[in-house]
Amino acid sequence: MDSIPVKSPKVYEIIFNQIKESFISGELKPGDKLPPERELSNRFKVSRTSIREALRVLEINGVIEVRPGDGTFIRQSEVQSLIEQLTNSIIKAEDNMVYEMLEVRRVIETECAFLAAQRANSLDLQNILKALEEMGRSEHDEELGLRADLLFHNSIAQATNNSIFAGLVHTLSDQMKNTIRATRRHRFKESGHFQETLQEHKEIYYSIALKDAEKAKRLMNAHIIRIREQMAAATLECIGDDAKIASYQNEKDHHRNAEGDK
Amino acid sequence: MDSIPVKSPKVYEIIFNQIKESFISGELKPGDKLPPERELSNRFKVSRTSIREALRVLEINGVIEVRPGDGTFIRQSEVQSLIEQLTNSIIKAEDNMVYEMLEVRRVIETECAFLAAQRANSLDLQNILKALEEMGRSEHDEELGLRADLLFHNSIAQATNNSIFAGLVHTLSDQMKNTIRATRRHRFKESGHFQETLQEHKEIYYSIALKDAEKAKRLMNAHIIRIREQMAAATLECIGDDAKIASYQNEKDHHRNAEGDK
DNA sequence: TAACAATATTGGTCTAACCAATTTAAATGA
DNA sequence: TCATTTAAATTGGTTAGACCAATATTGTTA
Repeated sequence: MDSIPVKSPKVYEIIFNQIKESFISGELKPGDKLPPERELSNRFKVSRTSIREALRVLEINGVIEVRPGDGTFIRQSEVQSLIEQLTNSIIKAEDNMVYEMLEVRRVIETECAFLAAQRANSLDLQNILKALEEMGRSEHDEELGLRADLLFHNSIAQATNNSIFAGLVHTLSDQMKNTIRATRRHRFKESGHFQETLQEHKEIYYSIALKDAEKAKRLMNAHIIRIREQMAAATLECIGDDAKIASYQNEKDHHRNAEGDK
Repeated sequence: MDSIPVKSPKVYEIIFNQIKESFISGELKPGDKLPPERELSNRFKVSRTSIREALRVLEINGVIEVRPGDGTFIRQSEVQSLIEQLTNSIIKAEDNMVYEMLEVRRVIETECAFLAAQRANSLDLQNILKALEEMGRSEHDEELGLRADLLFHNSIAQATNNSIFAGLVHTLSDQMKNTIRATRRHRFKESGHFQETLQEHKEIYYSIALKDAEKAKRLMNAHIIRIREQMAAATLECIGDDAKIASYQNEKDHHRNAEGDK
């Protein structure tokens, strides 16, 4: 049987976090001199090697400055930015990719909706409708709902009669499967949101079926923007750390601009 | 007297660079297994300690992944593998899909221009300008002109600071290289068209530099539509067969709609 | 007091072990 | 013969102790 894939934290990670804590708690301020490596080694009861590896992480991220023969010092700079460095260092920046993917999805799928409204034949419409029906039956089946959701978007892409769009949407949505699942789960915890989302999809379908390309485009755009907001909300709920929230806010600022689709 | 503050590079920094070099030179590819620490230690004639500190830097930068008891591996970034998958979606579309590809390009690059106008930093702008300058020097060098053209579009995609867009544009433009070459050749046969095209690119650059996102978007959209028209014209000239002309007309009808980007 | 020299402190590097996780190869049994 | 189990080899993780080089501190001297 597969055991739990809990990877034992390395010593340097532990030390890194310890030092991080003393910084966030205000015990260490910019300009302060850290204890010598040998003393840290004694204090934490680990080898100097491990201490040094932890310091290396801090150094690379610009949190500390090492002066040979003198000592190790907390860098003089904004406390806020240092906290950001600390939070971003171990937590890899891969989170960012989800936002990038959504940005790409928004552009592509918005156009897909536009083209689908112009080009969809009856079979295409039938496929979209089928996905919609399945979605309607999925209120109490998470996996079915996810499948139907993906199918809905893929059917629209298929309806553009542009196989490249279809391929791109398929790859992107498949790649985001886990994110979408998490977001849906979070959103559907509140009753009513399921019907609300279903209605959103229905309206996209109607505008495509009625060949109102502009409307389909607008609705799809709004739909994906909403997904991003839900995703952000879901992310927020999972973290209580102020620093992380601050860092997320920056993320949001950075990505907010793309919404203008006048 | 104060001597020059040249801080002697630390060993781990040197090793870090060495490994980075062999990665950039293609000697090390994603997924490759690095030699064991002890062997690296021998090969570079430094202690294992220093090797480990260098590996630590690579690790927190997300370049490598260490698996205890197994080895150290070049990490395949999620973004990279996603782009590879997306590339597959595009490559699968064979030669005769130039119109479909152009349709995708129009959507993506239009958005790239929009985002680039909002996010480009001075280095990004510098890169775009460099491509533009090269383009200006390429009136009598077909291949140089083609390279500069591709570079121009890729630089803009890079300026979005969205690596997925960058990857997509790179793949798309690379895939269409031959088509673009043929189109340029056809168009530049008539004198004046070279300067005209150059001017077109310049205006896109200006609007990005001036952060006029809406204008950049509009110009890029028009630019790619024009490329399609030129492509169609070039195709027409190469065929005398009425049937093919008729079939092209159908193509055109089929694809004309997407132009509305109001 | 100012300049210099000796000393102590501190980070940088090295060697040589041993531990723990993992893979690989050999041995074993059905 | 094939699958399973076991033992050995490989590899990263960690420790201890030593020495070097750069810097700071202290003490001495002119």
